[in-house]
Amino acid sequence: MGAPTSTQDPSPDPSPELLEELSQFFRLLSEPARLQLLCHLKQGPLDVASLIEATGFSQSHISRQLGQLQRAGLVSCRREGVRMIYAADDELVHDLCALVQSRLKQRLEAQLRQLQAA
Amino acid sequence: MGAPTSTQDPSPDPSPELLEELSQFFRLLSEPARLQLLCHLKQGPLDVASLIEATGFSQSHISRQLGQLQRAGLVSCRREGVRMIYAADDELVHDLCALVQSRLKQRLEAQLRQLQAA
DNA sequence: CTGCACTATGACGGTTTACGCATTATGACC
DNA sequence: GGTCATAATGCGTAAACCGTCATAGTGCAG
Repeated sequence: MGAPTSTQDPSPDPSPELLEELSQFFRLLSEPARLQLLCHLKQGPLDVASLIEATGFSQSHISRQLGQLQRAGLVSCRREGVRMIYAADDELVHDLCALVQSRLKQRLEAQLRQLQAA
Repeated sequence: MGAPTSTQDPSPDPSPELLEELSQFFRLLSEPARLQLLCHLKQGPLDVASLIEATGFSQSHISRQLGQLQRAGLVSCRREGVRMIYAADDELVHDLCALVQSRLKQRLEAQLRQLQAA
């Protein structure tokens, strides 16, 4: 029969697999601890001990979160003696946060105006 | 001991509240069901019955997810007789998904090249 | 007012996930 | 080899969340 995608298909029921991958990615960013780690790493590579000091979380927790971020390709690590130095590998997270942050700000301003109008 | 770094602080320990809000926003997008609803609504306003038909989810489930999206300002609803018509209110989600999708694609291509090289 | 169609909400079980404690693995130094 | 520092992994607990069933709210027709 005809071609599967006709002349134009704006959004023909997005594939469940893509939705699954997108949601998994967003889920990574849905935890303040992971965002915090990414923020600290954005300023430069750090070892786990420094991240413990910076965040106050337990060592095992940080190691786990870093593992998740690494599997997703958001951070990379290299050995340096006995230490593991982690580094943020992707600018994407920063951009995403900036976009969302500007939107949050925009919404608050709208609410403020609504209060002033009343 | 002077200034910890230089005269400017690019990211001085982001506030926990901001991290919390950002993570809550990303959490909204961390569920395939909600992304799916947003995708359907992006093509045009729909009532709940149509979303049930389109997604196959239960009525209560859809109503809950729409409630969450509405509280976050991602969708709005208006009455039309006995029906509630929901509409996607924000282009941001589409942009975010596009960014993440292009990154996923990029990663897959890199993996493919690595396999071909071996 | 009564019944009917559509949607929102309370209550509940099942699953996932965060987070810390204890243990183990890995590399540097004696 | 032994010991210490650093990081990763099992295990357990507690909380959060998804998804469904049953129920309550809301507007329209007769």
